[in-house]
Parts: sequence; C-alpha cells; structure tokens
Amino acid sequence: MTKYSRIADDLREAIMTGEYPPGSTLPSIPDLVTRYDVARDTVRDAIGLLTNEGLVTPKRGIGTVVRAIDPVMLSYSVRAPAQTWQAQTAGAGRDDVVQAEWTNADAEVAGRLAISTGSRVVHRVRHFTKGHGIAQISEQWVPEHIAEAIQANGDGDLANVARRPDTDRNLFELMSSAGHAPAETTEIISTRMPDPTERDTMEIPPGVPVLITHRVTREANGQPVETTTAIGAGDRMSAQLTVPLMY
Amino acid sequence: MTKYSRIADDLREAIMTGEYPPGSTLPSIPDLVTRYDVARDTVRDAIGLLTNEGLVTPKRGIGTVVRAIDPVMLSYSVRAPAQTWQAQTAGAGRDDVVQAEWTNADAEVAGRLAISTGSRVVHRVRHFTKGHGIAQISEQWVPEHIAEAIQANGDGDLANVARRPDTDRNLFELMSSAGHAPAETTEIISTRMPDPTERDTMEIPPGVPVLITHRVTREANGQPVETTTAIGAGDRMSAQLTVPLMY
DNA sequence: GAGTGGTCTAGACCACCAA
DNA sequence: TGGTGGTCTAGACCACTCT
Repeated sequence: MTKYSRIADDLREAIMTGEYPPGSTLPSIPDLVTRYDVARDTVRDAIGLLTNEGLVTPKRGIGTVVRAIDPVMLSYSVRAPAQTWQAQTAGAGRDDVVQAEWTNADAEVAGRLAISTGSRVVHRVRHFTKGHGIAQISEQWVPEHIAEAIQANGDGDLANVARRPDTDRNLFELMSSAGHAPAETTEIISTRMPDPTERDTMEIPPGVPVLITHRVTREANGQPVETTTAIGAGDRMSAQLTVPLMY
Repeated sequence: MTKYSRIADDLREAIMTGEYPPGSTLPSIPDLVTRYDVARDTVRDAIGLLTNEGLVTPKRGIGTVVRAIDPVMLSYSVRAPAQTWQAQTAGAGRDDVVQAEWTNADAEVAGRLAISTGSRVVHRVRHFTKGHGIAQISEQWVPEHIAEAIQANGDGDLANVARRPDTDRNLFELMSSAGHAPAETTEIISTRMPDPTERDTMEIPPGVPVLITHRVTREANGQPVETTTAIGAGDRMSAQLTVPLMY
C-alpha cells in the first residue's frame, strides 16, 4: 500500500461517512502535509485519485471541494407511442438548434442510414441546456429523400436554423405526414471519458464521464429515417426508458 | 498553456493520427524528458492526462501502451416481447449467480419495490463474464410474495444458488406462470467513475467509467415484481435497446 | 496580504518485465 | 541486467480567491 493511496483511502472514508459533506472543503494541502508528514506532491497524488473518481474538485484559492451529487438531471423517456418519447425529450430542458445544413454523409453516418457514402443529408446540431451549462450535444442526420418529402409536404426546410420547421415533439409527426412514419428506434448507450473539446464546451469537471447514445430510427419497411448521436455530461444527464413487455 | 498539457496535446494528436497505433507504446518517459527538456514529473503529468482520458495504459517494465478500442462488448437488447429481451441478455456472455439469499430490503430497494423497509426479499448477485474478466455485476431483488408465488407454483427457490430455478431466459416466464406476469420495465441508465472496489473486482483500467442501469419491472396492475441494479465496465459493455413506435 | 491549489525541478529509490 | 514506469522528497515560483 502506497502512502498516497493510504491518504486517499482515509479521505474517501471521511467523505463517505459525512465528515466532509458535499460543498465543504477537505483540509488544505499544507495541512495534510504536516498531518501525514509527507511531501506536498504525495498529498496531491492522493487528491488526484479522489478527483479522478469524481469525489472532489480542487479549486485554486478556495480549497478541495467535495462534489455535490447534482440532483438536476436531464432524463428522457423512450416509450411507445412515439409522441410520448418526443414530448419527454423536449420537456426535460431547453433545446436549441445551433447548426443545421446540407452536407455529405461520411462513412459512419452513411452506414447507419443505409445510404452510400457522400450522399446528401441534413445535418443538425442541438444543444440541450439544463440548469447551468450544456448538458448534452446532439447531432442528427436525416437522409435526403426524407428531408425532401417533408419539404414537398409543405412543412419547411429541416436545414433552416432560424425557422426550424419542427420542434422535438413533432419531427416524427412531420415524417409521418410525409409518408415515412417512424416505426422502430434502436439505441446503443455507452460511456467513456470526454475528450478535451467536449470537456470544454460542456464544462465537464474532471472525473466525470460522458454518456453516448447512438440512435437509428426506421420506418416499417426497415429503411432508416434519421440517426442521432448524443453526447451528454455524466453528472447532468441520464437516460430513462420505459418499455412495455408484451406476451 | 502549461508544459505538460502541451506535451499531452502532442501525444494525443500523434495517437489520433495513427503515429502510435493501438497496442504500440509511446516513447519512454526518459525519452520524452530529453525530447522536451523537462523534468520527469512533467512528462508523467502529461501521460497522466492521457491515462485519465482512457487513451493509454502505462505498464511497468513495458512502456506506455496505447489502448486498443476493445471490440468485445456485452450488449443486451430491450425488446418487446419480453422473451426476446431475456434471450439476448443471456446470449451475450456467461452469466453466473454468485450469491442468492433472503435478506431485508433497505430503504432504497424498498422504495423501488413499493414495499416497506425491512421487508423480506430475495437478493441475488450475478456476474456477467465476457472475454476476460467480469464485464457486469448485477444485483437483483425480488419481493417476498413474488418469490413465494414461484415456489408455491413448484418452480423452486430463487434464493438457491446451487440449483437456480431460472436462467435469464425464463425468470419472467416463471413470474408469469405464478400469476404475476411482468408487463412493463423502466430503466434508468447513468454513468460515473468506478469506486476502488468496482475497479478491483471488474479489473477496470484507469480512465474507464462504469455504466449503471437501474431497472424496475412491474406487472399490469403497477406492482413491482423485481428491481435490478447493474454496474458494467464501460470498456466492455453497452446497452442496446430496440423499441417499436406505435401510432 | 494571506492562504489556497497548480506547475515544475533534480534527484533518489523501488517494482516490474523482457531478453 | 538494463530499461520501463511508480513513488516520494524538498523546495521553488506562479495563479487564483477571499478579506
């Protein structure tokens, strides 16, 4: 057992038992140096462990703050019928389309949409805001024939940021009116640590992973009508799903 | 921009462009010390960043190994009808019941099962193994009246580890036969960094978060028939869900 | 200004792995 | 045995926050 992991164990135990409640600060680094009679960097290694575990957030000039379990979570619900799902997603927080344009599908998106690489697609980037800061960045791709069918149906251009023809609650309805009713959605949820860009844009503190959702929605004949990749801060969102079990 | 984050940026870039492919090693710490003309700990700080991002895993006597994106994933599928879900879960890897006994529900479990705290429940712990090591630890609680109904139906004791009356594919069927057919399941999927115990039992490398699934399954009258908490290594599992959208 | 954490140095010794 | 990363020290200077 190394010195620094021993110190980390002590502090973790004290945090768990409530000796250092959320929002409070741990003893300062110089304090711990004298208390354990070790070098400064040894104490910092111990604090580094707790930081990586997501237990504390050191703040210059303040101290090592015990992280509060944030009760504010962006949760969304997958439920049949589809309207419920869409409504719950939209209702969880503010949803801004920050980017929308025609582009060419790369290999991965093309694969998910079952179209050829380079095909024209509508690409939309949305930010979900909940409380302070961005909780989730969502990228959506809609194949050309779907976007054009919606436009031909008089429901506007999906690639228009300023006047978005849909809100979250009725994109599926627009598709349905245009003759491409979504019938089934498949989601793959995974997790990893954020890269520096994601840490920056979503203001993710150290020790907090991201939740990644890959979604493909298909109409009854199996043809994809949209695919979405959503990346959310693990301390601000979770995914809630309610599924009926039929016998 | 600090020295160590500059070094980390260089190395990250080189990893992304394929200069250091998965499985290869970064230049050694002494190499980097002379290359950048900095102190050893500055290089280690840089490598520490990449380690926390999950990009590399330093190995004593070997070098700093670029982590391979592990293609082996434990994925399971939520799909109606329920049999499909159960079958997919079981088929994804080996599933061992390592513990099963009668116990008293704590406040959280009691709340999820809508019973009073301290009520008798069957508590079962399962390990899902996929490839090398445990990919997911799953804890399940079944309320007394459900477990007894299964037993009264002649289908055995859920708290029996040696002779488990169910496999994953038919626990819901046992409930159904016993007059408590599961009708709906709700899952909440979240993520965080593992605690030291979880890191140890699942052999989770640094920089890898865990995926947490809280599930409550209810019968048609809304009464819970089981609740499960599953904790899985983020580099070995993901959750896949396919949901029909009905209009 | 006093106290906090952040970065960096130069050097030492230890634990592990491969040839 | 030589090279790798892991731990630890003592000291220095910097950046930030609060009073």
